Amino acid sequence: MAGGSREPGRSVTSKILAIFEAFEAAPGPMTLAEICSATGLPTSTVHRLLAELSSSELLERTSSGRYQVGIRLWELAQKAGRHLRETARPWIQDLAAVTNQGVTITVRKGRDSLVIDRAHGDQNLAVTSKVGSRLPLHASAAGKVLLAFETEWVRRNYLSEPLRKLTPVTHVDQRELEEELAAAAQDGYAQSLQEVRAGASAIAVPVFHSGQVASAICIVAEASRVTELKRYLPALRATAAKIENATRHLSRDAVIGAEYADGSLPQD
Amino acid sequence: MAGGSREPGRSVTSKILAIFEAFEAAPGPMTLAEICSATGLPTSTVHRLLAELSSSELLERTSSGRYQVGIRLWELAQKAGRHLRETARPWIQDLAAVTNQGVTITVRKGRDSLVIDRAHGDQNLAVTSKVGSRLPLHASAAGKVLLAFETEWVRRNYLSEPLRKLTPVTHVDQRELEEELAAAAQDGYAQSLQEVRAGASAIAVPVFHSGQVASAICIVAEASRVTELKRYLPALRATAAKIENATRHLSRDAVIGAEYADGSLPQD
DNA sequence: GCCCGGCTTCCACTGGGTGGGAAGCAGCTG
DNA sequence: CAGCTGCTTCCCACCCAGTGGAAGCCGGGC
Repeated sequence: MAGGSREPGRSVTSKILAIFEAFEAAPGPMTLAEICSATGLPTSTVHRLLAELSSSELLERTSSGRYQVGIRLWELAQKAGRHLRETARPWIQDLAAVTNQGVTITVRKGRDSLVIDRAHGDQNLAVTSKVGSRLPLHASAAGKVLLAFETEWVRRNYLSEPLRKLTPVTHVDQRELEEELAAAAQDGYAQSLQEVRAGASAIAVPVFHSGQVASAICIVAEASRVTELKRYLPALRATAAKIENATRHLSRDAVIGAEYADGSLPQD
Repeated sequence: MAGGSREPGRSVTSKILAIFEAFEAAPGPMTLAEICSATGLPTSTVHRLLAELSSSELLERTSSGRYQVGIRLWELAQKAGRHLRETARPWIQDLAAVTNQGVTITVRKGRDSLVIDRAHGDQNLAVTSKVGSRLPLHASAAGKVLLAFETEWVRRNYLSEPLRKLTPVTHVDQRELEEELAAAAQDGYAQSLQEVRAGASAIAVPVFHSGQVASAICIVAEASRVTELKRYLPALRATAAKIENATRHLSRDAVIGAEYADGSLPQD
């Protein structure tokens, strides 16, 4: 029988989530055994859940019998954040074409900035973060902008915890960052000179909605000097204004993640 | 007590899926009561599941207390089909910029074509299908291509069932379509002249991977004459070749949906 | 204030979920 | 090619997580 040593308190929902999170961390398709060890769930349980998820196409099986995230899940998820993404996309693409650089649009999600779309200039894809990737707020240009224009206590809260050094030049000193963010709020832009990845620098400006920062748009380039990045400011600002204008008619909830509603900063 | 009249045989997984599918059909955020009537599940059950899904951010609550699909679900789903989407994107965008028309890339999913990415030319977004939208294979240009280059029995199977007329000019006669698809296979492209939406026409070519159709790329324009659409053929073909080349190193499972693996055509 | 519709909480019951084990299977290896 | 090994699939008795009816709660309209 089963119950004897089973750890109680894990809902089915949490198990399903654990499985999907296992896929998020994995580099490619996974075998049953790999999923088991990643989630810590017993084989037969995982097997049954995988079979159920596969039958509804939330997962797919590769020809070798491994499992991978299914396109059906992608379909269901398309609704999330669609308004902002689709409204902003044309402007992002224009900006990428005009500047011939990589452009991203990001939102704040807890203590990270989350890339929700990007466009390329020519072929310089390598430096631009992928869609869906997360970066700590203090390292990326977009993150700094999102933080700089947040409410005082969100910013305080964020800076009070230890900050990770992604590269040798990532700013992690609290006092220094406070000043940098104050300057960013003043000037209306922030930059990150190789603070995320060596060789990649970026400049970002905020996009507002109903009086709050909703997102940030960011140009990523291989340039290493501020003066070069600053050239892009007028184009960036013009694009931000266009996006603000295009999203004005959208509801606040469609543009600003629901977590923002009460100003909370949930920890992961 | 509970069990008395409860309908057995519904797993938790199926209930969660039902909830997400309710969101897919809805135009915007939903209230608890709306989700209940959409799914047919009892209020308290839905309430508990929603609370659980919201706590893991798979769903979000709007400021008015309604529920909507959360960005976390979108994040988890980003992995699905990422390789094809991200590899193809630059070429799609270039094609859109060069032709100044809307461009989509689609894959076959059961009896539908599914738009997995798009790019715009100038501002003509209205005519191009949204990312994530499905269209029957016989109506869209991309669908015709996907069908024309499929194996004989998949095509037969598809044509044997009744076909829906999306507009007055949608081709639905089996014999006629068979000939049209044969011609498409011969010529290497297919078109749809206002067969999906009045005023929108399109031309599409296949993208192959390991000897099979993997996807189709499609130019959507307001043009209504074939000759105009045909102008885009060289550019389309060049783009398809570039994508084929860029995806060559990818595994078959990353490019072709797993359902293709055994050639099956699952019904919804 | 009172009513009404929808949201939230409560709680006893029970069947879907569970997971150890055993049988199947594919891919090596000597 | 038999024997082995690691993974997947199937089985089934047990029992707790999930269930859902009903009762409380909250807010907004009249």
